[in-house]
Amino acid sequence: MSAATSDGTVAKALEVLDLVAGHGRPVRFSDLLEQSPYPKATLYRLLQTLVSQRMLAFDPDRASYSPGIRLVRLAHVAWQQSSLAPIARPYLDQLSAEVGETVHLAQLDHAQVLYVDKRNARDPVHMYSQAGKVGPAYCTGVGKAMLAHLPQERLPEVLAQQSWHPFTPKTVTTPEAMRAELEQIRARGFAFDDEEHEPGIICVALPILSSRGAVLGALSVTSTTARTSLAALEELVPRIQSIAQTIAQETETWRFPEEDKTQPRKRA
Amino acid sequence: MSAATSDGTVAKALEVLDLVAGHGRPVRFSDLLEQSPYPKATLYRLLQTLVSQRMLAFDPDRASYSPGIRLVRLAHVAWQQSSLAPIARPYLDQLSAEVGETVHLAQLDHAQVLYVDKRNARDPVHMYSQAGKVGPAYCTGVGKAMLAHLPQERLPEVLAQQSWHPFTPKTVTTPEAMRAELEQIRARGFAFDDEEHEPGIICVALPILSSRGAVLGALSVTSTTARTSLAALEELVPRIQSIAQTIAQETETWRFPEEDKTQPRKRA
DNA sequence: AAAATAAGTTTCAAATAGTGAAACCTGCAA
DNA sequence: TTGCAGGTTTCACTATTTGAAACTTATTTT
Repeated sequence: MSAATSDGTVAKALEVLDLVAGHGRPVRFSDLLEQSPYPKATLYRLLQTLVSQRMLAFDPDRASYSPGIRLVRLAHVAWQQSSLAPIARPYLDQLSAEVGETVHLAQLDHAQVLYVDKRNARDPVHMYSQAGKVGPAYCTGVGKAMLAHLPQERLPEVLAQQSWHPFTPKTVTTPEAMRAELEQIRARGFAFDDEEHEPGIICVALPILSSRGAVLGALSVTSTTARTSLAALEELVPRIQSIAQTIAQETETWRFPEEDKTQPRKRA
Repeated sequence: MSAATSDGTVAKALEVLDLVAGHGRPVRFSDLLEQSPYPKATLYRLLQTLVSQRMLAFDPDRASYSPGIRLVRLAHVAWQQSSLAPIARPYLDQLSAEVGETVHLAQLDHAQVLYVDKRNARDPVHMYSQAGKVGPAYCTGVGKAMLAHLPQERLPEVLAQQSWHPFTPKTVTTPEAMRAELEQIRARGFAFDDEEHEPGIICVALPILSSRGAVLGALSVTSTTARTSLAALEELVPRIQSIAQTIAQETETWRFPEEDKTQPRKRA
């Protein structure tokens, strides 16, 4: 959470932005003051700057701050360009239709899992509000699938940033145990989540890897112990595998078309 | 575009962020250099900061910058809290089903129209990538509907920021003409777009107003001259009106539930 | 109604962080 | 080898940021 305390004013402003966004509701100045390491005046000025930049919105009636509309704009582009979601969309639809279970597409952000897209078993409508959530890496299928294929040198750092909170009795709670499991996951090519995050919830997950082996993201099919078993989910592996590969290929293939440099671009 | 050249480092960093995002594709350093007002070293450092903050991603192979994954995270919250989209969703679905035409939900960002949600006549799936786009205010139905209800004192500034580009022969291209039309729109309560942005495209739009008359957003139904007429669209006004009112009411009603202050919140 | 307390805003000298011209790399092409 | 474009680093100079404290409202309390 705290991240780099080193970077400068921009980092501070962004930290405040995260703080406001992290609340999930409008926040008042004094609440922020409690939670931020900055003195009153500094925080006050940072907030002012963010508001004047429309990254935050201030509601004078309720005297509270919320994320601003400019973020929505930026987000559109980030989503389109920096996530696998647009490329993976048709394949998620396909997979979802085939297996009829919840499907997740995730990427790694810092040391956490960021769900960038999702298909629900019952309601296959793709809603943005269902993506964008973050989750722990050490106790989710997609998380472990990605950790297993991280470059060796990054692993210690990332493992150190996990909370190792025992969500369920089955949660793996030590880096050592995790390393062993990751080894296994790497060897067999897929990961399970055996009720490690929520009781009754199980899943199979596969990494999406570039041709050079870099982790691009992960794909998972989730269900419940009431409806199915790990063994049954394992049967889906080849299908998920093939889709993961297709997505990886498309990601690498889809270079942006050559820019037309004859005309300088204009803006309204 | 240039906005406040006054604000400080944060503003500069955000301007660079916009610049990268505005490209819609990975951009190289030298391209950015051309387009930004900053000297090499400054731009370089700003980019470094943004990358280290994960607001931008740098691809070493292609030596280019793209919007970063942290934006996607922030976006989720911004979308949920700072746009009318989540509240309006069911009503958009309803309206879309009833009229069978394209429906837009927009808000005003700076002096531009930001589409925060959309329903398509054919494909009613709600995809994030279709929202988040921006458009001009002076030649779209939603734009004019919102401008018409802006506080008097803000109007000159906002009108001054329009490009007045004549997209079609029917585009209104002067602030004076626009003022007259806005008067009319305010009086009758709704706006048309009579092929002012794209030939063949017409729409009716209504503002979404708070109980105190503040502009919250706008709602429109769009079609083509081939399929319908302005007169026919006008018949939808009462229905759209009622939905706009419902959305406004819900927005004002939906205060966040009282926070439980007995327990300090924790974070994994 | 006055006093007390809390919540939010402004000030200003000191400290820090940001600036950008210019020098310096580093591949790549001639 | 030389030239050169794209990119990175340096460093003295400057402007911005900092935060304790003083100051203004609002909100309670007595």
